[in-house]
Amino acid sequence: MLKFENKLEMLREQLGFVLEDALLEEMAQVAKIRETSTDEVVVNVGDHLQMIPIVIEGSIKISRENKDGDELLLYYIEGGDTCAMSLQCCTRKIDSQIKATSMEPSLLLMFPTEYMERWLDQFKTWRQFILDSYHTRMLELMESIDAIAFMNLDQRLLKYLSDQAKILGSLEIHLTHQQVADDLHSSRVVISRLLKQLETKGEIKLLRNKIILNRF
DNA sequence: ACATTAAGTGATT
DNA sequence: AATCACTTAATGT
Repeated sequence: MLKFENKLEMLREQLGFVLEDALLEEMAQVAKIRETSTDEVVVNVGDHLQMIPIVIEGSIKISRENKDGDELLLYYIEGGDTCAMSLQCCTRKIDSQIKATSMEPSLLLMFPTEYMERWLDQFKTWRQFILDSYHTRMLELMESIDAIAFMNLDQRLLKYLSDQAKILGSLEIHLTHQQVADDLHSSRVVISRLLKQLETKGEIKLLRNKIILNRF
């Protein structure tokens, strides 16, 4: 299973071109490895984080969730990414506003929150990394707002399927209609009907627990 | 064979 | 586009 010899190698592979070596070495010393399985919830709304994750392998989806359990997918986090939202949670000691769910078996490195802030003063590459992270998250957030505000549900659905396929690297998507509906904050019946339309149009093929896309 | 869960359908708002 | 009520199909025990 272990593709990497050690934590330092993991970090070099994902962040070697971004962060300076002195920092990587310190990170390797304080990091804890966490392996997650498909659909495992990594962070819940309201959680108080002690550790901040950086994704080494795999992918995590970030979504909003209200008290009733209604969800809405915001964006995805992949190799070398961290969740900027979680930084606020550690420095300001506030609870998480988002939910993070593992989309596939993934490998994360967890860092104690106290280091994150210190590194901000100590390493300018870390500072840049965090600022970049905020920036890309912001862009992704805007993209998802665009989708909700300006796209019809059928277009949004197609984009969702295509994103999903790209991230998981397969045109076969192993999701139920209900799961899709949850991510898009729609209802199962509506999603089933739209998927049926897409199948009739020849864009996809439908099987139980599986959706096969013709192209990305 | 039976129970459970996923997906399809028509009607209504 | 959402919800209800119901049917049909696929799967697990």
